[in-house]
Amino acid sequence: MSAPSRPTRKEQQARTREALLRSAGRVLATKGLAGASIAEIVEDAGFTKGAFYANFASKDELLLAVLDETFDRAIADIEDAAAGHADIDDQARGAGDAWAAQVGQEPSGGRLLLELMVHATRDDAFRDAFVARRRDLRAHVTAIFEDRARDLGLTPPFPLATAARMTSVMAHGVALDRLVEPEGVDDGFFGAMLVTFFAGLQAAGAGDA
Amino acid sequence: MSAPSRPTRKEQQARTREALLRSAGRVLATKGLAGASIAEIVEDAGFTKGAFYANFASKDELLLAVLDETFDRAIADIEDAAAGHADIDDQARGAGDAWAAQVGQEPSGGRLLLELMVHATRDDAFRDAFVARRRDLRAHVTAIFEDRARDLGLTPPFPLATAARMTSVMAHGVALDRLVEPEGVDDGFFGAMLVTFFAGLQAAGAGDA
DNA sequence: GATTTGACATACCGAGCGGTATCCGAGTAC
DNA sequence: GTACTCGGATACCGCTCGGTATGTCAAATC
Repeated sequence: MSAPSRPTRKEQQARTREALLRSAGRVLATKGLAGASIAEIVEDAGFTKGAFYANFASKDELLLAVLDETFDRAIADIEDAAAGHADIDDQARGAGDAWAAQVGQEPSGGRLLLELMVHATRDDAFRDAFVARRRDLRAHVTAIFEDRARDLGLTPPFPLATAARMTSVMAHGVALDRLVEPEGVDDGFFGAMLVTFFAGLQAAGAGDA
Repeated sequence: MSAPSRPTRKEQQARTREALLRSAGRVLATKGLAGASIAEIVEDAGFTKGAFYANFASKDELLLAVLDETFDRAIADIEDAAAGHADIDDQARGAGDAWAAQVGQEPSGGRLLLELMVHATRDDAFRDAFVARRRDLRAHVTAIFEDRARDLGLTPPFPLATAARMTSVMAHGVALDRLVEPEGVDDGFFGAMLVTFFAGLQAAGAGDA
């Protein structure tokens, strides 16, 4: 038992902060960024505004903290998905399924990411933070693609960093579409999309040059 | 000159309504749906709240009107883009360029569509209207795809309605990405993406069955 | 065990929101 | 020309928002 029966003040505050962050993710995903009031977030967590402003300087700072948490999780997921499979089609389908699973069911998944993205569209400081995090994530994906291309001896028609961005674009598009019309996007949708895209990449890479 | 020197009251009101709709599109695209106040919209149009509520019952009704205008324009654009080219690659690139042009520069383009989409995610009545409009638009695209597939003798690995949804997903993803990080998505990006995707579709359709 | 600290609760603030009630004055009908 | 209609302007309402000032009480410090 590493946890003592009586938590110190620092430990207690850390728990409060985490609870607020969890509730923030939930409420932001449900009500949207503008619709999520601090009052509702703290109520969901079982605290009051005093607790919030003891842990965050402003709503903006909360959003940055949520952003960090979200991307840390996403990068971990990407690496897990990449490690699993050997065949490129399996990998694509696996990545698609993983994304669908993450984004699919609970509101916290794709909706939160979408809200953050939309906010990045309007707030410059937040945008910078968002873009930097995304660059990291994309670098991981690009490295995976380059490994695969080397294995297969392909010469793709455009840089694989571009291909990585395309898959990211597709992922976000799927997430958005699924939120608007969940019944129109079944479980294999994104996987099939990725498989088709990679087939096109292979065809172009094997065909010319 | 069909317009008389002295417009009737009905004509005058129609102009006011159109001006409000234009301003609504601008402000919604800039500030987002929750951030766009009616006060700001009417100010942009050079009117007051009295004029607004003489033309729209509520903010919700305004949003539905903006939705209608947006999709009417989008369907017209799709048909124009499809009519232009013969070769499938040219058509893909043309569609990509057209989308990039529509969505690219002015704020009104992709940002407004994104805001409407996000709102559809949360408001059920609006979602129904949005999804219905989208179904129409997708039916147009599906019909175009089926013509092409017949010409090329392809048997695609999944229904072309699904392929149409995939391209729509890509388009929305590109629009979203471009808003977040405009410098990362150059003019040919979406075209190249579509070309690759269609190449994959052709490879899968020619390869088996 | 008295004093200090600080995490959280409570009460409150000004600003801005969507929406309404009322007024005004020009276009319309007779 | 007079009476009426009605699109738009003005003033206002109740409410919620993000944020702050202050109170409170247990943990930390000595």
